[in-house]
Amino acid sequence: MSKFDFEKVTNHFVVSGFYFPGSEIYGGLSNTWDYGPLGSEVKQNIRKMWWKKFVQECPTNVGIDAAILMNPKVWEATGHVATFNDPLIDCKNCKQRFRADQLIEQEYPDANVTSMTNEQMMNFIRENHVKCPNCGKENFTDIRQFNMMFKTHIGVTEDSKSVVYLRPETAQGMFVNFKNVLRTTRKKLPVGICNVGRAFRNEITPGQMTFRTREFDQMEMEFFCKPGEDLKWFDYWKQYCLDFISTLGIKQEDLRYRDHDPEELAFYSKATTDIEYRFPFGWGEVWGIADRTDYDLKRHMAYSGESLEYLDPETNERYVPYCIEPSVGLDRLVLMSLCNAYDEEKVGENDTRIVMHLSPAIATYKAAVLPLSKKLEEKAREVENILSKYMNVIYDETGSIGKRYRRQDAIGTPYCVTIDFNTLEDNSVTIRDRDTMQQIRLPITELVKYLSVKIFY
RNA sequence: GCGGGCGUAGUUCAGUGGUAGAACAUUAGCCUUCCAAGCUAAUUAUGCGGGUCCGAUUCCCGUCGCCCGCUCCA
Repeated sequence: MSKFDFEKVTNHFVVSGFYFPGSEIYGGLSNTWDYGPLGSEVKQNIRKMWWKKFVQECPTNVGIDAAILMNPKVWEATGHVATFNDPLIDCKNCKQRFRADQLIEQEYPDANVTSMTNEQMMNFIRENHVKCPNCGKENFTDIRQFNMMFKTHIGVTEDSKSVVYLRPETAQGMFVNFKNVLRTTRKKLPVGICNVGRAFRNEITPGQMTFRTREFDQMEMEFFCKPGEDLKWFDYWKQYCLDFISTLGIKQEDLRYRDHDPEELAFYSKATTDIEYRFPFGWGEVWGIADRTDYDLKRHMAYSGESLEYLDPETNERYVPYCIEPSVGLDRLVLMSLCNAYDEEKVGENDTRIVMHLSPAIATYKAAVLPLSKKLEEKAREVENILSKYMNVIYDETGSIGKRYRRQDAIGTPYCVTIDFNTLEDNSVTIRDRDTMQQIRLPITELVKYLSVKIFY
């Protein structure tokens, strides 16, 4: 377990402005969070880094930006309409909740529950006197359908013909555009399609701050390759993802792979490995790497009637590609990075400073510009203007210099640039390092170059 | 959704059936010239809605939110 408890750490994030509780002035809305001025920058930085690593630096890959709303048939093809849809039933006696289909299957493995409607399941439970596995009573509520997909309506009237879903994953935007991407980019396999965007799931139990929320940003790649080469690529991307997490500055001992057991695998997947991070509340999945085989493309072929086969130009073979999917929650990467960075250090005898050891690449502000005296404002603003063209910086002139260093430490600013009276003479400034608290002297003309190297990713 | 706990300044905590206090933080001024100094001011709170009462932040009910556990989890 982490040395800091989750509540304490997240409280710091909220107090300092990384996150705000959603809709707070109206009493809030359960499990919704807004990113504040500090957090939104961290999130953008990580998003950009991901895009650079998975699109810019991978010649096989391209990016798209797919719509949230899709033709509802997409979700029939993928199985989401059928399986993202749980029939829930409660025992009135002991208050335990079950999935009605599982309740029946446990006692009657031969019952064909998948073809039953809710009404038929309810009748089955009554006629066969299915008992509560917990307390043994036969006192159930009616079945209530719990759909994990958010629904909305297209058009001004709430007419059932216009029902659409908010996508529960971004992946399908890439599968349905497989042909378009190949045609317009003239790429050959293997090819990866990348997308960052919002997904929505009506989770029964959200919680742990932004670890599980009902809307979240996914960064996904669907990597299409020749069947038979899938396991090779699966291993390749597993390592690639872990390497990416390392560039965020995450401690190795707080990371691990977890392979899904065969019985745990989702029906579309041949193999799945999670990368887990040790959050203050325990290990939690941040990245899922799945071998989705040809499941998605084949389903879309069957439901859309379009061929999504690939014609190998060298061998003239025709086949449906296999797909490796590394899927990561951006919000989880942010939360992980912030938790990983949080530290409290003893200074002197009875003093502690809160330090966010954010790597310079993801830190909100790359540098703080601090005039030693308010009389130095003009010169300090000059320095701020120079730097702000290249990076996000913050200006602060209130309080003692020590207090200002501490403020920056607490929000993870890696460098403080201090303007003193000598600066007026020789155009040099002091750069103070957050982690080492060491200081060096540098001419203003070399400042941008010096910091740019530090924040490069 | 169930069970348990909790809601007082930005934060941490006092307190009272009758004008809500402190510390830290924040802002301004003086002082200060490189690691939370000092002085003087200022800003800011009883989650929301009912009920009882002459009067409720305090008692009661509801609601909303948060935390822990259960259930669930592509």
